[in-house]
Parts: sequence; structure tokens; C-alpha cells
Amino acid sequence: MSAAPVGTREIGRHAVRAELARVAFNRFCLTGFNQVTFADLAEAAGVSRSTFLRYFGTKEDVVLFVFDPVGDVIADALDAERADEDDWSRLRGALESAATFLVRDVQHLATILDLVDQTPALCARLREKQTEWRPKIVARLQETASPADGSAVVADVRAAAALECLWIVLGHWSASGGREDLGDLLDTAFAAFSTPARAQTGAPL
Amino acid sequence: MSAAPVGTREIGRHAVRAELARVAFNRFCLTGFNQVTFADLAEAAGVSRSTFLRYFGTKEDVVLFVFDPVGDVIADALDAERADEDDWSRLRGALESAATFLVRDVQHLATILDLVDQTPALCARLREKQTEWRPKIVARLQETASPADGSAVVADVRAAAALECLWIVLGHWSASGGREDLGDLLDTAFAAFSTPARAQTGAPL
DNA sequence: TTCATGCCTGACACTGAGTATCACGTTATG
DNA sequence: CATAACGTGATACTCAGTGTCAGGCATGAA
Repeated sequence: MSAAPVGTREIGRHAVRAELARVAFNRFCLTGFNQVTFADLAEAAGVSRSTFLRYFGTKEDVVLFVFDPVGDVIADALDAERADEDDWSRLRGALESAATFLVRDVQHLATILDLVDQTPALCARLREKQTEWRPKIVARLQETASPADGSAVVADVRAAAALECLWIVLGHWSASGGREDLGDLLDTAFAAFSTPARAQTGAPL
Repeated sequence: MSAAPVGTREIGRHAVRAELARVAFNRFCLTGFNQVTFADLAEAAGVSRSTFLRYFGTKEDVVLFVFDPVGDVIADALDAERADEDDWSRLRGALESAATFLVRDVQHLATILDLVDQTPALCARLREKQTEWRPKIVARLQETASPADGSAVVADVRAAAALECLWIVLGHWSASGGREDLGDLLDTAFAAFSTPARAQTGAPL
């Protein structure tokens, strides 16, 4: 799932990467993402700046690399979903898989999400990753698309909307301190598409 | 709408900014965004690097500043929409306004969009702007939200989904060389929400 | 054990974005 | 005309990110 290491070197590299990220993450939370330099991180981790940069291409990746597998998680989950479901049901299920994958460490995820939306650069980079995932999702949707949904626009819109749901839901979940149920939040989010969305303030029940 | 200049100095500044952007944009299209440095741009425009940087905070803004008013355009259009419409209709209308605003110079917009999605940095920054617009849109939707839509998640999801529609539609429109009708494309995009989205390849008509 | 191969590391140098400061010339205003 | 405000260019600086190179250390073969 997350690029399972094969050789001993790969294992070592993976472990070092995790440790560097751990040390760095503490710094970021303590001092603020923008205030910490690679030199700081390298010193805190006890390696040279060169080495640190060899493990993470950018400062953003030090925080966000944990999200890398999400694209595949969603795509795989779409395959696993019953193909006779409609797009929204399948997407709803796939997002649940993604959420489950991310919520292995509740406290850590909440902290990351806090840091991310305090930091524009992290926000931007995360949305960039999200955009990279979309084509893969669109492809799965189109494999089973009915002729009536012929336009590529439709699959694109649904994939994009679903991904937006994921972040919005995670944002609210994180803001609630992780107490709200992610499944319920996903239901609420997806309901935004299916309900008639009438406007009057004095709407009939 | 776009920060109407009042004093003579403001007018001059605005004009210089436009000229610098024009010269820079040619360079970007010719050589590629990442290959062009501020030093290049300054030389091409006949000003010092300092001066160029005084007009644009970042390289991305040199290209993307034209999108700055879009957030307000959408928000204003939402106000102008009949408040008794449902959210999707209002958003659809507001997006049409945004599209109309952007398509004043067809050729130029298409070129910008091409450059943007060839350049990850521009993509990221544009999505960042988009995220900045969302809260304003959410606020308009919530002003007239029915109690049943109480959750902030719903308005958030709808605003986010609508903004995604805008870029997807513009992307397809640009890919078609500006020949397709933006209104039709918007309809197709919004149909992704309302159609049942059944999956079977041999779906009944 | 010894040697050879290959990877990891640290040191160093470099480009380029973005920030800040200062002195000079120009332009608006009284 | 005087002066204050502003635009400009020059300069110096920090930091992200790239590239190169030589030495250390492991693994594997002789």
C-alpha cells in the first residue's frame, strides 16, 4: 500500500525518513512552519542539511508525505465497490476508506490538519496532491459510466466534488477534536448534493 | 470591481502593472514559466528587478492577478440572484457571471489557462485563491439557508463543488479552443449533481 | 581476511525567490 | 521655489532547492 520496502536498504531509508519527519513535525508545531529552516531541522535531527534534503524534496513534503497513498487508497476502494452502485455511492464508500486509512492515529492526524490550515503553503501543496489523484479516480468512474454520462466533464466534476468533501469533512472533524463520527459527516456532506436545497428561511419541513 | 483607481498615481501604477504583466506573459509563454527569472522579466520590461518585484509579490501573481476579482464577482452575483432560488441555481448563475467576467478576451484567457495547467506552481496558487473565495460564498449561501441545511458542512460542500465546476468547465472550454459554449458546459457540469448517476453500461434510457 | 562495489553522508558551491534598506531623482502641492 | 511624498535602482541578505565531489561504511566475492 505505502510502497512496501523490499531490501534492507529500503527498510532503513524508510525508518530514517519517518524519524526525520517526526523530529521535524515537533519543530513545526512548536515554532510554526515558516519559521523553521532546513538548517534548523537538520540540526534538530542530528544530520546535515544535505542529508535532510535528500529525504524530502521540499519542506511541504516533510509534513504531507503521509497523504501520498490516499490517491491509491481511493482508487482501489472504487474498484472494490460494487460496480452496479451509482457514482455517488461508490465515491462515498471510497472516501470512507480514505478516512479510515488516515485516522489510524487520531491525535496525530488532527495535529497535522491544524498545522496544514494554519499554513497556506501546506494547504496549497495538499490541494496539488489532491489534483494529482483526480485523474485516477475519473478513470475508474468512466470505466463503468453509462452512455448518458458520456461527457468527461461529469466524471471530472464528481471526482473533484468528492475530494472536496473529504477535506471539508476532515476539517470539521478535526475542529471538533475528532469527536464527531466521520461516517456521519460524510453522509451530511454528500447530502449537499442530493437534497433539493431550497432557499426560503421559512422553508416547510 | 477591480479596485478602481482614484488618484493619478493609482492610475499610473495600474497601467505600469498591466504593461509589466503583458511583457512578462509573453516571456512565460515563449520560454516556460519556471525557466524565466525575475531578472529576465525586469530586463525584458526595461526596469530594475527591485521595481518589478514591487509590482508583483510573487512570480505566480504576475500571471494570476487577473483572477483576483473573481471571488467578489461570484459573491456579488449570488446577492443579485433571486434569493428564492435553490443553492444550485444561484451558484450556477453566479458561475456564469464569473465566466462572463473572465471571457472578455477569449484568446488571452485560453492562453493563460494553457500556461496554468502546464505549470504546477500556477495551478497550486490558483487553487489557493479559489480557497480564499470560498468562505465569502459560503456566507452568502448561509444567509438564506433553510434550517434543514443547518450544518455548515453543506454550504461548504456546495461552494467548493461549484468552484471546482468553474475550473473544470474552463479547462474543457480552453481545450476546445473556446468553441464550446460556456453556458452549455456549466449545465453539463451541474448535471453531474442532479442526475441519478446509475452505473450499468447498458443503462435504460 | 582482503579487496572491490555501491550506497550514504557531509561539505561546498551555486542559482533564484523574496525581503529589507538606503540614497537619489521626480513629481505633486502650498 | 521649497518641501514633502513617492517611485526607482542599487545593494545586501536569508533561505529553498540543485548539483557535485570525496570519504566512510556496508555488502559480497575471492
